[in-house]
Amino acid sequence: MADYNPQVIEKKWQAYWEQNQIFNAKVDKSKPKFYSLDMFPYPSGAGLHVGHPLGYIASDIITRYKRLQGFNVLHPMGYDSFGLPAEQYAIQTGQHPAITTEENIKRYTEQLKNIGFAFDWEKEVRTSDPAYYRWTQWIFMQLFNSYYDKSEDKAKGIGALIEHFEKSGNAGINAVCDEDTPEFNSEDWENFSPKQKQEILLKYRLTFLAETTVNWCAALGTVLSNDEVKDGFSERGGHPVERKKMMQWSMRITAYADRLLRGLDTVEWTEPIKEMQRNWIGKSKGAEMVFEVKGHDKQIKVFTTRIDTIYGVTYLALAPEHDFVQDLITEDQRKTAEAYVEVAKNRSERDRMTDVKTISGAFTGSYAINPFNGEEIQVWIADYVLAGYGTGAVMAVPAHDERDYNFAKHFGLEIRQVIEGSMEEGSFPGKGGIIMNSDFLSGLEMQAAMDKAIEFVEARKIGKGKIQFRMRDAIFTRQRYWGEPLPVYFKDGLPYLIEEKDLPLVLPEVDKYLPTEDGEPPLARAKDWNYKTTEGEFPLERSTMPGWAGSSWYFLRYMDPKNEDKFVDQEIAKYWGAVDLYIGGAEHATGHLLYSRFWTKFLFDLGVIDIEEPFQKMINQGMIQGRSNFVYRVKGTNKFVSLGLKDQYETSAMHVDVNIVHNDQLNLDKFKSWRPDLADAEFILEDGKYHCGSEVEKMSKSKYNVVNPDDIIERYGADTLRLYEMFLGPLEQFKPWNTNGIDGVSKFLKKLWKLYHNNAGEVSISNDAPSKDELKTLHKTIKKTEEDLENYSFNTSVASFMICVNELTAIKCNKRAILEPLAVLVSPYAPHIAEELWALLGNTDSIIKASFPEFKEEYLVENSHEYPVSINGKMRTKLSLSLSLTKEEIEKAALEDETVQKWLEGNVPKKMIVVPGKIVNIVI
RNA sequence: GCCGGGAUGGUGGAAUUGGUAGACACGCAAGACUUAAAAUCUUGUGGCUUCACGGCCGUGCGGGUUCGAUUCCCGCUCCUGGUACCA
Repeated sequence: MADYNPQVIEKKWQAYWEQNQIFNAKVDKSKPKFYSLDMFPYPSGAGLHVGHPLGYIASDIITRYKRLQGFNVLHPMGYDSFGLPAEQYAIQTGQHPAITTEENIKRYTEQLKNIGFAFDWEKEVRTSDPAYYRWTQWIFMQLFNSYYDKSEDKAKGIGALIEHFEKSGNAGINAVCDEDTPEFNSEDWENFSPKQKQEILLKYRLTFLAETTVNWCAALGTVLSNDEVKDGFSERGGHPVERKKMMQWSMRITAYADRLLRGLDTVEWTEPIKEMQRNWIGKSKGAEMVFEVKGHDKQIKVFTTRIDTIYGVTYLALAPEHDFVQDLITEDQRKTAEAYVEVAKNRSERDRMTDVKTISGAFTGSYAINPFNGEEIQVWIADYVLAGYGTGAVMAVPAHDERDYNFAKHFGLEIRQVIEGSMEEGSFPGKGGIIMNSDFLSGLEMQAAMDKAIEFVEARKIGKGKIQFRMRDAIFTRQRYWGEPLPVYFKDGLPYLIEEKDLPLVLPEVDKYLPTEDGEPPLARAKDWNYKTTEGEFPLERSTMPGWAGSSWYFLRYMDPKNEDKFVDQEIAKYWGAVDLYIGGAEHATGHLLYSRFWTKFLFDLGVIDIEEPFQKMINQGMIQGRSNFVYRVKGTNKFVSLGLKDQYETSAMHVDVNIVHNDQLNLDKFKSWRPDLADAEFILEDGKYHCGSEVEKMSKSKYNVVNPDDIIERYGADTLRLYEMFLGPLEQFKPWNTNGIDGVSKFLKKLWKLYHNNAGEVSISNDAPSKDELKTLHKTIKKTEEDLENYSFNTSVASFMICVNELTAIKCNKRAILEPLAVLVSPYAPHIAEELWALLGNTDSIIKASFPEFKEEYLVENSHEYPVSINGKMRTKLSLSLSLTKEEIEKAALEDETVQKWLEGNVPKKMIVVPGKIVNIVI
């Protein structure tokens, strides 16, 4: 073989890897393990574009490197194959989403294989496969059968709870449950009907059915979770979303709030992602206390983080949705207050969000009593108070809270300062200040005042210290077809689990994928969607699970994907443990990454796995943006003018397919055949070339800027694609895709190839001992590659390969002792060419079985250094000096230098800084 | 508003703890090879200035610390991601 021919060698090695099962991972306790995971893709109909494989290439390089270091590597790939696009397509065409999904997966797999990833395809999972989702359903059943014991701070089987109820009711049980759970004793429990018992238990189960205010998206016909809604519109499709009360399954993720928070300290993720999760969980310490209402037997419960400012409270504010609102409105206020509630309630979430500046509210006419000083304060309704957070009521302290301040100003309510400081600039939080005007709290600092105030309310049994979380329980149902059915049936309106032996509960056939006429989810269309028990037939749940169900535990299934008896074998799970490196986008920060941590902790509590955190180390790759090209049509003609000349004409810009543009130069022939109307296009060129304009936009079909990896591979080869994606810049950075530099890495591979061949194109390797220079070049590169891989700095190691090959080419090196380790060094990045060169060197086994070359410092030891000599910090000359010189000797040599003499002009330097082995700086 | 990330030649980017700013590539220019083109190779390439040696300026902007700052500190501008009345 003469020339480097990527098309031939890449196919050859891909086939070799597959046939020889090179990447098949098996438990091997004699080797250290390394579990590398990529966020698995949703197989969309559009196929892969060049942005998708970016993270996969990075993780592939790491796993190949780890293999060379002797690790036993698990590096799987699979598909998150339930999802909206396939279902929308099914609604439009009537084709079963499973068919579309299957086709898309086939295409994705083909594309991924083309890039030469070292995936263990034996381990592939698909969330929409019944063999997979039977275990998703199984985990759901475990959640249903569990409650959260706060004393032990872990989930436990519901059986233990029932036992406790039988013994002593729910007194003394420290478990997470619904707010409205009644108190009962053992006798009550005994007397409850089975139905009542179920109702009670549902208030404790980790997954439960309850009426919740949900984000309802009418266009998609389903509810969405908070992280699927952006600014009042659905993230997918951008349809309007409204708030609606519905019966939904929820996951009691809030039970894990504190552990999810604490666990963040044990994982190596980037700080921004951890911070996002912390904010999302939103832990705040404060107190809960009640205010009596004058003339009512009602008590308004508020949550506050600043009970130290209790003497500054001048009014209470209730959310418009608060249960007491109707009762507290007095006759004389009825008209205005009710009108306000009506408006406020109907304002959509979106209106409230876009219009946060407008202050609105209404006085109820009722008065509450501040238990600290017996003062009567007005009770207002205000839409700045959210029904869903805390108690839906706040004690307003206008002097020390900005929103309360603005509200008080607007309605002319009293503002009473209780912390020392200046009110000139409006309210101030005054954290750490001294309390004033506050009776027995005056003179204290914030924390001391809070402690004392909490003592006060606790002594009177009107409140207590409390920790509040912002995070809500996660809604777990979608009114869609293409998702996991819930293993639940209904008897007397109450949910029961189907039996484990009946798993998987397979998605039924339906005639249409739309909701029914009366708004029931698509599964209501299925015939016989019932569960048969000895007592009869009962209807099955018609909603399905949300997209995040399957992805919350997939990393476990990869370890043991074909296991029919368990979701994963415990011994195998123990061996692979947590994911050592997780690569994916940052967009899952508060969704997937939180939910899978939750399920992992739950499974840990269950005792079926040994890890509490699924993803030990994570890096987030930056998205690849599109880079569009433009041509400029002279108005009213079929003439196109090059970018530099377009201002001389009246033109309109037109997107042009980036695939017929190279280095921003338009391929005229391809342009003419691009569309029929362009066949007779004329051009006004610059230097015989047509230069296109460019802009960074989202990668999308309509902008003609989608680049398919297959096209790049066809033209340059997969190794070039891999190298180029890495060479583009740091992995985490967002960057537009443009092919302008790709020739550089392609040339590099050709040069690399040539090192192993003579001018006649024959393999030519010398077995002579390498020279000092050759060894230096090699070891410099080993060192740099190793460091870069440890830091995930892939772009710089590609540059160091280029330097290495340039240097070896310059000295015409063809020594085996250099070229053999070089092939290994390059192999994680460009595995195909490396395998081929490895074989040409006479090796018979895959290069993956080789060892990463050992770096030897001795080859880099220098005995002289080229000192930059600076005058006043500016480099003026260089001086090559022996490294054995002392400071004084260096100083002397520098002063003798001609250039230095010139700058000194005969004067004595004010100061001299000499850092041996680094620099010389002379201050004059 | 709040919390992150960022800004370096015509372009992508490099500079490990403060120590030669612009590595490596692309592009461009000139040259070699060729009938020609492509490919390949060689040389040059931050700006201004100078015949040249050299000099001045230069890492978003304005200050500061330091012998020395892309790097550290203070104050701003712009871009970008997250979040949004969370009591």
